[in-house]
Amino acid sequence: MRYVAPKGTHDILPAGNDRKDWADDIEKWHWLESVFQDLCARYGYEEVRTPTFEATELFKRAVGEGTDIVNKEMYSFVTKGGDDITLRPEGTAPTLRAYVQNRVWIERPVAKLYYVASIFRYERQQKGRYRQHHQVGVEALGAQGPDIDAEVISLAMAFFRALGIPRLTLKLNSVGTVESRVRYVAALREFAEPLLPKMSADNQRRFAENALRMLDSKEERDQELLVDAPLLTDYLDDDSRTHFDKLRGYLDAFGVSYEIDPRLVRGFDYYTRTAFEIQSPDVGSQSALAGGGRYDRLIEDLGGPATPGIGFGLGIERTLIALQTAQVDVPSVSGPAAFLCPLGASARDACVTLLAQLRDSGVSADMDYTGRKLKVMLEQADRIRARNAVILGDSELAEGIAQVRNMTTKEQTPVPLKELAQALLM
RNA sequence: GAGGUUGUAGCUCAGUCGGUUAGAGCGUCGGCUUGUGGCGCCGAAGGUCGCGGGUUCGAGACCCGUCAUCCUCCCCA
Repeated sequence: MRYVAPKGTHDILPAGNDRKDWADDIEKWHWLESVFQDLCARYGYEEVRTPTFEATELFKRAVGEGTDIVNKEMYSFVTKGGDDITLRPEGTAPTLRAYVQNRVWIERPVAKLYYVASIFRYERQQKGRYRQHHQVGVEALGAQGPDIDAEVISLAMAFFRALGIPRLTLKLNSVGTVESRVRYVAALREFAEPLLPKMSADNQRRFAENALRMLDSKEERDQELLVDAPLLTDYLDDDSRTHFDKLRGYLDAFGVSYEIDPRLVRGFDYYTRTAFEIQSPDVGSQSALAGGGRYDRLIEDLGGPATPGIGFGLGIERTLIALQTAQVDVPSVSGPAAFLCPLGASARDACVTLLAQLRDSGVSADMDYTGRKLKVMLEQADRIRARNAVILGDSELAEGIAQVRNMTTKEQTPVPLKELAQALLM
């Protein structure tokens, strides 16, 4: 094959019976996105669309210089004009940049925004992890109470529920304020330093780069060594603790179940207080379907007024894989109201005009352009899930009628051409 | 970025010890006499065996490289 989609990217195509990858059917994407859009409307979130690329500096500043995303996963390039540009590796920073630039807070003291966007990360791909993937996400800006945290989290859970995804775990943690986290990291490092020689190479690296990540090492020995490590929870400031407790109270009241995970650490530097992740066992080794948290300093860091915020990003590909694994039925899309089946050249001419008239009248319609036999045209009508086949031959033409065949009931009735649009709209 | 797996028709796969012209099912197309679908029967098309090199009288098979894929890490959605 001469040209193939670049590594870690994939095509999404019209639905087909033998599509190699279930998740690459456009029908499934339309369905998932419409469920998300409806839900956002119900919760009062409005869509934003931002550029696919931004100034590299924006992501360095927002995501953090110490993170893997910034250090090794960004698609960055210098333009002909000399600008340093990066394809967005996450959805929050561009949304907040747009919020600050356009002074959205003036008309919306609490701005509740959502997006659907492609995300780019230069990584070794595997199932559920791609170099270009897609996320839906929301950001609620300008509200600092735990009630909005509960709303954002329950929106994500409601989305998965609406899709019918089973076996989900909501992991919840509070990472406190920036100040309390600094105190905690110092304590953690103090605890871990003497144990360092016994720890894995990965954890020795983490100790230097991002000590928090030592906590979720997959090495059993690392975990044993850290059993008695200080807990982030014990270093929370009073306000953060109250915030967390109230959030838990709201989730309990909503009937949203969750697990407290004091070791949940997420990959961006900007999180404060609430951090959460929604996990599924059905996507291979990629368990996170969605992740998010609160970022009370970020808008200020990006040059805006001191404004609290919380949001999440949710992976579309991973969600589709989880749907496939769980064998969830995706509602099938209905085809056109009519598929015209002309028999003979003069009928074909008549159908071309008829088709245009039907469409002008608001009837979704298509026709056979191949001049094949009726049997084959009916098979085609069936394949595209047309609700009716409209059969037009010389005898019908002479009488000014068409045979309208209901593809489900197989009932066939003659209808005058003038009344056809009317009949098909019902 | 590290280690490993697998690449044969549009899809899922078979292909023996290295041996003639590479197969099946599904799908597609055509037919089973005039203009009636989902089933059935008959038939056809469709393959640079991922790509490049090597070994050999002979390679889909063995070796090397490369690309893609999936898996385990790293990390993340």
